[in-house]
Amino acid sequence: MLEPITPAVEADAEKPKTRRDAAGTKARILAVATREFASHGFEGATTDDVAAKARVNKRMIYHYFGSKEQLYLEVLEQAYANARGAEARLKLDEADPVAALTRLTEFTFDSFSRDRTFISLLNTENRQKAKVLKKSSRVEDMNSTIMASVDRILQKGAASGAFRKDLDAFQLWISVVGVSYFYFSNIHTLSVIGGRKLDDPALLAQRRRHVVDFVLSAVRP
Amino acid sequence: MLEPITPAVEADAEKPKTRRDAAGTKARILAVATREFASHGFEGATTDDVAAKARVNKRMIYHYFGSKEQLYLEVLEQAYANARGAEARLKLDEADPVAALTRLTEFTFDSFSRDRTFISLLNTENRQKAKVLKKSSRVEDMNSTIMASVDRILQKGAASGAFRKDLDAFQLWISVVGVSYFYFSNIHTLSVIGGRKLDDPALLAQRRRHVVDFVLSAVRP
DNA sequence: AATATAATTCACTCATCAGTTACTTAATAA
DNA sequence: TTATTAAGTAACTGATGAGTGAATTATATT
Repeated sequence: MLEPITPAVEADAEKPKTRRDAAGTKARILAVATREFASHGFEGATTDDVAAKARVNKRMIYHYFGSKEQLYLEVLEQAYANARGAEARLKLDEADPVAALTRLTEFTFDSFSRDRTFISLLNTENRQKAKVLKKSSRVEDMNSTIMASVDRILQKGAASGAFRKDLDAFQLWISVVGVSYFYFSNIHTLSVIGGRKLDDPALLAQRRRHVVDFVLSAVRP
Repeated sequence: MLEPITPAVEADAEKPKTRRDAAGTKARILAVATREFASHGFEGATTDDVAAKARVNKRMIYHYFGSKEQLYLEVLEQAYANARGAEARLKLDEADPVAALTRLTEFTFDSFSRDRTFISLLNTENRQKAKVLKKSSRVEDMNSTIMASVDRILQKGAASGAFRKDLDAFQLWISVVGVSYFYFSNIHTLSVIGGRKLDDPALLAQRRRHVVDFVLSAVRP
């Protein structure tokens, strides 16, 4: 029990034990922190766990981010930046209004379906009344782009007679997101209450069809 | 500084200092715990705070509930029971299908508008993959009533020609709840991003109109 | 009045957690 | 080569948090 451990295997091909990699370390912390904050919320996530899972000394978190709250803010900013980036790649302006609205609705559904991390972070942030997001300088104009797109789609649709004319872009956008968001945000409790697994592929496909159909039906004149 | 405190005022009309009130104590703990879990999440809420704010010795929490998790489960069960109770009082079967669906949609919106506690609890529970709700024995059939109501509304509407005939009750119900839920669940982040306070009475009224209009438009044939 | 039971209090433990002090070592530039 | 800077480590602190042991006291029952 008390014999010294013989360093048999570890002695081979020893590169400098600790290669330094500032960017990599910071990125790894951020990636792990995103998972941890999403899974456990701000209060439930611990810097000790983040450090361990990122295979990094805890001190590094404070070296690169200063505090748990600042780390959380950067996680949130990155999540928003990702979402905005994906939206920007959507090219909603080229298609005809019905196709564009369809594409936006499907895109929203598919994004949430693929990864619920952003939903979890948003829920945590809203529980805290967005007190951290309010401190962000990078998040000001994050909505204007998509909002403007929706507005243009609605105008084209109203002009061509494809859509009714009294639609508000902001209200519609919230509804488009909402019908997908609620399904995925509450997928676990809904599954328990409803007695069926809502992440079953067949049910997901049914929901996707319903969501698109629901939105398109609502906007027709 | 070190003189004994003179018990001047407190000496008058002294009823037995600690009146015992099992039901009251338990109810107070539950009420405070509901607020605390909603505000801070399961991990963020503390039994010390619950005890202090309920003006109760911490030991009482363990006396009546056994553990923090069990307390949280009872909070959740009570919240579900309340929601179900309110739904049951709705009497959706008497009105004509359009009126009934309108009433359900408005009721859902108004419930969330009045109090977002239930939303917060649901979000916390979903972050934990409903692991606590799964342990509940009281929650099994909680959905069947409202689900059956929606189904009957849809059948009447389809028969009378007021609604399209291919609607699924479960999918529709999720959409009806979703368009209100997302607005209130994310009211703080949406307010920051959108640059306007979504809990402003004028905006609330606008949202309410939109939601009802959106749902009714979606179901017409 | 004596007894049993349940409500309540006090003082404690042990673990964990955010953040820090003080150091070591690799990479880089002079 | 050496000095400087930045990356990384180890070991700690002080606070707080969930949960408990053991007593005390109010109330109901006999």
